[in-house]
Amino acid sequence: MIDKVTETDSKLTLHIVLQANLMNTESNSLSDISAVANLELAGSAGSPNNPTPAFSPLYQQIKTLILQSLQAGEWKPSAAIPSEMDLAVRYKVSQGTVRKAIDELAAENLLVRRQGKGTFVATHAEQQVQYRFLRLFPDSGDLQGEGPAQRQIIDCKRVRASSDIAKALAVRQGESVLQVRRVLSFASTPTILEDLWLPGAPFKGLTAERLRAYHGPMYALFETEFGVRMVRAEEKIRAVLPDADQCVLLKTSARTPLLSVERTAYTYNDAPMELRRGLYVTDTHYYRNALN
Amino acid sequence: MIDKVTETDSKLTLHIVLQANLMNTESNSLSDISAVANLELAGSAGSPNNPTPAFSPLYQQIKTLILQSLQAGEWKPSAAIPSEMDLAVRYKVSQGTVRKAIDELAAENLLVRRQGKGTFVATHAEQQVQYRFLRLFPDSGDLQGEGPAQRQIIDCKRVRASSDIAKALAVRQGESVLQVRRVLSFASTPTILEDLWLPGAPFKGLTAERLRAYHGPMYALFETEFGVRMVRAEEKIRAVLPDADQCVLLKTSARTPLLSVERTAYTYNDAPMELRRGLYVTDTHYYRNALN
DNA sequence: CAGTGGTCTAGACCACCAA
DNA sequence: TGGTGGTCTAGACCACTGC
Repeated sequence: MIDKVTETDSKLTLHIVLQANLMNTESNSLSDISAVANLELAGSAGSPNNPTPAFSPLYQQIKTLILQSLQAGEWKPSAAIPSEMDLAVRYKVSQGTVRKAIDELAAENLLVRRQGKGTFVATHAEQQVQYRFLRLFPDSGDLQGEGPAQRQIIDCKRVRASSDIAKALAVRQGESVLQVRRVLSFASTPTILEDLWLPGAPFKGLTAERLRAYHGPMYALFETEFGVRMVRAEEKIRAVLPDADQCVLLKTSARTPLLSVERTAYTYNDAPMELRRGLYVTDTHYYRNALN
Repeated sequence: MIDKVTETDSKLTLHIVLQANLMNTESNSLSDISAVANLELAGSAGSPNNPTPAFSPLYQQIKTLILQSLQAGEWKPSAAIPSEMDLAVRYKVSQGTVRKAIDELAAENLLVRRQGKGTFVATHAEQQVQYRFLRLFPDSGDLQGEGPAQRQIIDCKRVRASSDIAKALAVRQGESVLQVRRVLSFASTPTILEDLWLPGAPFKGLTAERLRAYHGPMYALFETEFGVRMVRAEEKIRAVLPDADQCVLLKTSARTPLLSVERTAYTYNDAPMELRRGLYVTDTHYYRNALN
């Protein structure tokens, strides 16, 4: 009765367990199911060529299932997911197990819990801080904006991926990608110059006009218009000097050192969906980082 | 019987609850205590002049108590704290409540859980990565060290705190502070120049000789020799050009932009204990940051 | 083998929110 | 008032470690 699952899915051990739970509609004493399932899992079940069967607790499996629903778009950004009780019934586990799965997803900023209201799919729009991934702050005060940033789209064109761009975006070299250049200004002072590259397929139809027309974070546009959710990112930071073009756009001198911030942003499953090279003017702003 | 506590402590509601628990040595049915306590807490107890009684769940109170024991040195760095069961008995709560308190402390890197062994006080020594707060990595590969860093203590002297140093360390201006300058080299290439300031009182007796004699992270020395544990830090990053002295020490040109990393490190209770100004050479290394 | 942290459950009650 | 997430408990069993 579980043939279909074990045949089509690579993570068979996990799904065997869950299917076992799902099959047992009412017959057994439910409290014993998970114990049996874990034995199966740690023991002989699963692929015999794997020396470490990679024991995975139930809540991790639930987490994976929720993640799949998120990725498949079953629940849209900013919408509420089913309540813990509903999910517990659906997955045939206790509420506490669902809770632990959701706890981890909330810690990873994929879900947002709101007491009394429900659990919601995180989004880059409607966020308290305008730019979730931007770490640049003004020297005076910790307000993210001295007023909102002024955005200026310089360019948006299709180009063929160079080898490093292709590698960063996990596409083939020479494949068509989108290249965008923009400037962010604070208090009318150009402060950030960004070049960014996006894989062509998911962002088909993106133009400078649409970028200019949209008000709000660019990642919010990616979510709502293209269904691409940036989930996490990594940045590599260096100190550099600008070239001639960059000087003009940032209205700065060629001898002013700038922060080079190269960001790779990922969607679900660690799939890279954006490469962004930023130049930050750091005479009136600084890059803030918290170490724990 | 709880007068002493309510008089001397500002967070009275919290301690009333805990005292109530601690007083109840054996008499009542223990399972009802916490429920009662929470009613007291959310209801009329506590300070009447506080409009929002600041409801604090039990596990947060336990967390605070554990934190106090850590701060008081009841459990030394790298030593094991009592088991969850022992703590549950001690605080008269369930194991699950202690567990949740420890979970949060582990998430903040104050404790480290090791299955089958126990829960241990986190330390800067004996860590997998040599430097817990250092975010600089070589371009090639993700090995933190191309071999370990070579450390060179340039200077260690007492100075009077300037206004900005005093402010950062929360001491009075003109008060005596320690100033250290050192260079870190990777593969014989000077890469990091650091100036750091420490409050005089906690670090009385620190000399260049002791710094040179100690092998291992400086924060580990602070822990073992001075009982000061750095718990978290914040960094402000800019791009700058070096001055003449810095050029010499880093063997770089005055036109090479460098990363300026100003770090404030905190011990318990958000008390600042170190100000560190670093200059990073970023032609063969980069500063890495993860955004979630 | 005993002791530790890790998982899972079931049930109770609380705080918060919206209708 | 009902539904949601948040807290707390008690008890069972599992995985890991070291004697």
